[in-house]
Amino acid sequence: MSLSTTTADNHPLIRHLASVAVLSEDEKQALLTLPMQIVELSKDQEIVREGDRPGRSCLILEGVACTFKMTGDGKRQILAFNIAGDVPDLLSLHLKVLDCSLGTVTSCRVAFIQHAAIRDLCERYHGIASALWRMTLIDAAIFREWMMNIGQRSAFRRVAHLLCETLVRMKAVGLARDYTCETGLTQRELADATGITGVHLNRTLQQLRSDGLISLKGGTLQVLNWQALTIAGDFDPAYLHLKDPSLEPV
Amino acid sequence: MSLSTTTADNHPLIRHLASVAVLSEDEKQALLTLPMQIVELSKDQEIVREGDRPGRSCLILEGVACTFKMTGDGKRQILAFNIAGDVPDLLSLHLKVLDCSLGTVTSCRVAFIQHAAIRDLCERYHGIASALWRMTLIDAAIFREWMMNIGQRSAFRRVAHLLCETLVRMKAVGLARDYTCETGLTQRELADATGITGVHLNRTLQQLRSDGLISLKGGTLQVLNWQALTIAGDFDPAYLHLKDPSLEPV
DNA sequence: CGTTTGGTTGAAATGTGTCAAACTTTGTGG
DNA sequence: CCACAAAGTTTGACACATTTCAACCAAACG
Repeated sequence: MSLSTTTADNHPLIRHLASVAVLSEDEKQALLTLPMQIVELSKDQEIVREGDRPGRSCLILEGVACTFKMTGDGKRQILAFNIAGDVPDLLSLHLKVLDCSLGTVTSCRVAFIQHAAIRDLCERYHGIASALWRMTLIDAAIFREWMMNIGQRSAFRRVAHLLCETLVRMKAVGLARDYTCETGLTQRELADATGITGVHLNRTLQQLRSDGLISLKGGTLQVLNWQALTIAGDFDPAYLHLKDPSLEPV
Repeated sequence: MSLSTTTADNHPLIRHLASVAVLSEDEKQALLTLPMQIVELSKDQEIVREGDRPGRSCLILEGVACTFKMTGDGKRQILAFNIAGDVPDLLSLHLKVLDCSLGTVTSCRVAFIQHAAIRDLCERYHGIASALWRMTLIDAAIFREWMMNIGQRSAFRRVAHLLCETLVRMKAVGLARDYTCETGLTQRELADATGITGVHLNRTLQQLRSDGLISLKGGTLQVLNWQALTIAGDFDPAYLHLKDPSLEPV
């Protein structure tokens, strides 16, 4: 019963795919045979950069990464936080040159998978192709929700919404217990993801804390009042398209 | 030589797909055989709504539509403008319940295509499946760029960026001549797409006009100084992943 | 321990939002 | 084809959320 046994059900990718689609046992076993190069990365490392033409994709096994873009005058917009089971640059399978960058937020264990291997698997297992499709489309759905978040909601609601989403997504892959999860995010990163200033994010967090909604210290998020937080954040998890909504808190 | 002859090269969908991927003659012909129900819609009509579970997708043939979401307190974020050749809800092929709505901006001619017909075509023509994939991924790339636009750029740059994108996309499907295109967009819609207020958008447009960058009247956009506009908007068309960059103005 | 990184605070500046009215254009029925 | 209504645009004055700048503090770290 070693800690490192890789059975289908504790493999991050399988866990993630299973949370958004149905996979047969065959397909799960096939996924386990994917050849991958495992790499340990420290925090704040670039994995791929806008403009690259990678021949492989990156699966996050452990830790938190983020997808981001920089404006011409050096401001960073974080487009997504990527957690265990995510393949943030799966799109490079069809779009040769990347239009955004990917980097670690915390130290990470990642697996690089050659495009050829993914293509091969997709041809042999239609269900896997379909699940990967779904995963990509859900990523896009999350982009849309973030756009609305950033474009239309106040800083207070924006931050509340992001925290709701983070908890639900981490819970869906088994990274949250009760209402607590280790996000590893700094205030700077939360700010760049919500499109507000670091200073203002700090003040917004203080309000969330003093309203008794959350506790957040050293990257560890604890939601103290889930229902109130969802209301504050105007949060409805439908856009996450989870197969089993009971994975959500409450 | 009737106006309504539908040969492969003036069909909006084929034109769009051909602008982002390579299609064989066979594949173009196959696309022409897709059974579709053509419908004329007046402006400001809802096509599908968030929460729907459609069994078909909607191809825009003529006119402008938009994808959008509403916040809990009734504010609208426009997520994308959809022009001839777009299939904004293609995602419903894999994601049963829609997480955003689709409506017309101007009067439109649209074609509804049953999911079964699309699936069938994709199985028989791998290149079509691949082109549709690419189209969807490019839509997501545009979402990402919009996120950065809304989250990190000033109102002035945001609007300039959106106008640049609009011109390039319309040009790519043959809807712009020189530096002019019929967008049919009102100021309200530009405002909801950039996440600023209608009043402020109006003032921003005035600045763009007085700087000699654009002329915009009754939905008709004319770019007077393309290079200056791209600089103002921090615009780099790489994210549009056009097959043939020479389609861009300049 | 000193150094770095991340978090917190205050005061002042400002870009954008709000509200309300006027103006202009477009569309339409008489 | 006029006249009216509706839709869209423009203006002004003011409010306010968020940014900016700069300093300080606390925790993590080698």
